Amino acid sequence: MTAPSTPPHPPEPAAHRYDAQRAARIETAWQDRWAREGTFVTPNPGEPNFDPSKPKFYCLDMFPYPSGAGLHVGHPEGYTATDIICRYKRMRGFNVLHPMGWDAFGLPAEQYAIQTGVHPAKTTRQAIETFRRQLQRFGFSYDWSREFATIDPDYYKWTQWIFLRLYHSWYDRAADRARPIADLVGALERGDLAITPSGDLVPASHAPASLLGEPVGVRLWHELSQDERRAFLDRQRLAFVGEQTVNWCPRLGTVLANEEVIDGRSERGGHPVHRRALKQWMLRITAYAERLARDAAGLDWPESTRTMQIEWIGRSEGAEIDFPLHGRDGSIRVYTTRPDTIFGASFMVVAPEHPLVDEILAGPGEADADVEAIGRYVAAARARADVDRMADAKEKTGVFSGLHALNPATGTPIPVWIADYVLMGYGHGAIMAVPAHDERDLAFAERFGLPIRDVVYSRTALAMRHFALHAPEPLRAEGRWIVALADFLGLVTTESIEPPGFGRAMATIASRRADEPDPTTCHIDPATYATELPGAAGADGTGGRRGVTRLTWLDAIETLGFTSFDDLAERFLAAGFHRAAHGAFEATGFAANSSSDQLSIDGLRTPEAKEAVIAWLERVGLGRRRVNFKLRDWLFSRQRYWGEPFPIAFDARGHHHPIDDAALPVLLPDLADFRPPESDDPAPMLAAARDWLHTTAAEAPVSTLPPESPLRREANTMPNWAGSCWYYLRFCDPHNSAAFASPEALAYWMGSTGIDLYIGGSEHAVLHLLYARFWHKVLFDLGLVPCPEPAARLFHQGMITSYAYQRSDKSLVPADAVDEPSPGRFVERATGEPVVQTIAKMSKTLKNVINPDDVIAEYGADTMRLYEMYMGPLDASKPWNPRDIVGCHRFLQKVWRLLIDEQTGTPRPPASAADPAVERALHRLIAKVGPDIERLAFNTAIAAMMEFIKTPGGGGGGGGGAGGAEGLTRDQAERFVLVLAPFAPHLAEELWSKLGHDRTLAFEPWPAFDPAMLRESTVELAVQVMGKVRGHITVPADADHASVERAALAEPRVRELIEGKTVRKVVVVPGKLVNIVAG
RNA sequence: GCCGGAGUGGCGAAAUGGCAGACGCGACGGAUUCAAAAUCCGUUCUGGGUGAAACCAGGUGUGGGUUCAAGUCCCUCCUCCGGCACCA
Repeated sequence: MTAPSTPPHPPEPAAHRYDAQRAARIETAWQDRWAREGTFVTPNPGEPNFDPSKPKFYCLDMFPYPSGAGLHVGHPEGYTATDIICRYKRMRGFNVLHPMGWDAFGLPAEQYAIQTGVHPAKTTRQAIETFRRQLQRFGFSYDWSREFATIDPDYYKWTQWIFLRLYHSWYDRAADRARPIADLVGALERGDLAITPSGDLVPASHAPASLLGEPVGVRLWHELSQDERRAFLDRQRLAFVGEQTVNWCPRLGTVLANEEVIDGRSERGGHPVHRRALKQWMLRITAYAERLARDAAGLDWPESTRTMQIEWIGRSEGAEIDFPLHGRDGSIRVYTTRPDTIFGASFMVVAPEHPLVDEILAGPGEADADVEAIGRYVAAARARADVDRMADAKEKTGVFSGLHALNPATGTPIPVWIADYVLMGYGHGAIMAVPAHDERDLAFAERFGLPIRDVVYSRTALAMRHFALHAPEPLRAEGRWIVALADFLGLVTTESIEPPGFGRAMATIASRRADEPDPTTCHIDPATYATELPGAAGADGTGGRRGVTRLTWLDAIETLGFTSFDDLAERFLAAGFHRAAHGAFEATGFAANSSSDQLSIDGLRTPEAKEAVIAWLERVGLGRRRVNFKLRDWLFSRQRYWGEPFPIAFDARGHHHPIDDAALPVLLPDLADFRPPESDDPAPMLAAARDWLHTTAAEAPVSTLPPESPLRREANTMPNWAGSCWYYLRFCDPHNSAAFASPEALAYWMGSTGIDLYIGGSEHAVLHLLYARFWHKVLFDLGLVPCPEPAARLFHQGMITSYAYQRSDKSLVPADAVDEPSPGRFVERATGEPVVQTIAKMSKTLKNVINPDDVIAEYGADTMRLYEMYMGPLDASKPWNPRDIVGCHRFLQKVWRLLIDEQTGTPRPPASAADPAVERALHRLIAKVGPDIERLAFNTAIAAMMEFIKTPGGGGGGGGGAGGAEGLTRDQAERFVLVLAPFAPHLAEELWSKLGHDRTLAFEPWPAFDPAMLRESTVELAVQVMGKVRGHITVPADADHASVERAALAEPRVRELIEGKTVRKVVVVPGKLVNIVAG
């Protein structure tokens, strides 16, 4: 430090420069002040300071799971976006609800506890502290007074309470909504409803006709025993106990997700995993399948997310059909979307898990069943997880069951096979196989030599068949038939002749002389006949010589490979066209080969054929129309410690009872050891808390039972999703102890459309967002929330990636071990070997993780916020480039220098008169930034601000160290600061205060702009000749079409180019350009 | 395999069918400075052309199409990213 010999330094030229240290001082000071003054504490309706005249804006971030690793640069991306919107909306006069909390139950904390023995509550609380500290350093305008975590007993009390609402509700199909189960009991007691033997509810007034024409055992409530009543009601509940097959790993003592099981062994440790059926709580989300799919279509959500949800729900329309077993009692029920192909069902396939398979294995065995082979196949198939079964789906496997079923349409016995390409989880775990019209069935049929029959043809194929079966003798002649067929197909397609007209068309062809050219010759679009006849030449569009129909069809016929007329006829007679031509025909068309003495659908189009088959099935009682969904009920039990306990206890007979509402929450018992015990039997973790587990009706309490009744608590816990399903509701009224939120708070903040803007990652596109919608709809049905959907507008921020470096052998080099000796060339420091720069997710192993704390230390929070928003479009994934941040920091420095004297730290003297150019630029800026914020286009808003600050003091070269504050008046400076405020709130507050204001700018009105100021008196237009810019003209902004045209044509360069040409057309686009078409 | 999304300078990117590359980074040149940092100014798609300009030609993954006009709309193919995967 001491250097007496050096000459004295001149005074530090910029004692008051905006740098990281100053940014840190400004930022923490303002954060303290906002906290101290409660600037962003938002009152609820009815509370002091609440202004009911303002509209509301509820803006929510997906709350984070606070991991021990702390905040990641991905987190603040979405949070900065919502913060900008919220600050903007406050300035636009909205009451803004902008809360933050913690999704804190979950596996990582539990696994950490297993390793270290530290209680998850402790590690989770520490992680929350870290997260809160890190978030607050960004200066986000959250109302921290509303903060909570899902692990707070005061919160999960209400999670349990909502679970009990599901438990106490049923889905009323007639009303198409959930209702309290007490209503159902009432209706049953009054005798309004009765119960069919299959457990369905029907109005007692009209007992339904039997499916099989036999009398039906519809029963009334009073005819049921206590146990029957209980069993019936339990089957109706939205929360019910069901049996699910799970992956149980005895060694780890836990259930594993499919993705954690690899080749029948656990991913962690490689221990054996068994498929075990387990009784668990399920939530009946399937009851809402229709509404969840329908309502998804109307939301302002990303198209991709809506599509994913709709496909996940997977609605399909079809029929449920019973195939009676041949030679024994019983039937196999299948679901099909193509009942019209029933005549082509030449075998059946049941899943290895199908109940019938157990019967076969248990029974004496059918005459031709190889029970041993079946046993082996089934055991092998069941051991494999669904994922693995699907992985090698190409090669079909299966085994004959020894049984036959009767195809109800043809009356023919067809074999029943067992194969794992049929899944128990969808439909009824059994299919009717129609190999001519389903690729999978075809592959299976070919593998095992099963019959394949066409029952649907495209119109062209049908015409071909008509020709094969009905062509008059002369047309069949060697040498003639191909041309005749080509002409016939040409005529049918070009004239769009429907099947009833085939006879007449044939007569037309037959009446021609053999050598006569085809009079229908005309253009044919290859795509048209490609869709009509897949597999034909030209189906890919290449062979379609535009032009001659006959040639086209000759090509097509040749590709199909018929060698003679007899060959053609034979293929159709054997109903084997599709297989020979191109594999399974899965499209719609016309039914064929589909007649019996009971039913004929030949010639019907697919939709009508479906209707006819369904009508017939319903008439004879062998099937019915059915809408099916891929969506399955939600498995809601976890054999974990760190989750919400269920408010349920079981009595000695195993019947479940709800804990009294008034006694909630059921607290999570303390455990000392979080290691799951090794066990062959799946056992939930909480069973280890023996004192807690065993209780009585008085203690639990369950007031519907005698007080001394012994009870065993439900020892499973709820899944991670439970807490995140409704947190947005609690934020409306987080400290309410009488309700999960007051109706008034919900009515105000949720309104009729819910959250106004919800931002979070697209990885939650299906599960969280679908589960939350489901809970919301249940609460809506029960009258507990005012709107049918949780969020009107949803947006997914993109992922922030980072650079990673690959050696030539593709192995990865940590980012901090790489040098860039020259631009674009990267070498590994240790070896000097060149490496390739790639873009990858941030991960510890790549050592390319950016820590927000470090970035803030280097540049300040305002700079980091600005950079994250400036990187690119919010929804795009984009790489973090440390080199680019400095641009945003310099921008803030320039803003500072524009208004503050760096020598003294005091405001620079403002311009005394407004420069009209600056004023116009400011209006343009205001006009751009507002709408850009509304559409979340922060990158372009920031670019506009950067552009603006170049205006004042620019032009005239007032540059140099002096900057150019003399270019801005006080009023202009203030308006600019307000525009900047949502993006860099700390700096803006500091400037605002230095400009002489003592109150926060958070509620200052957003500056207005005058549209008249956006208009220039003259505009420069580009002049194009034939679409190429050849010059520019300057015309009055309000110049009319004719004068603009005149000016353009008078432009010397234009005159030169159109010399000797005729001006055919002049296009004038006002304010943009003129295009002269000459030739 | 299927369904999404995306391919634009050296890099991040911008562009209601209307002058491609705004804005930022980097690079290069200059000013300031004893010097540096910082700051300020200028240049920066490619090729041709010029002392410098003007100007000319080409250019938004590929090939076609629609249009007075295409990064943008339509079709083909290629590549990358994300999701789903025998759903009867």
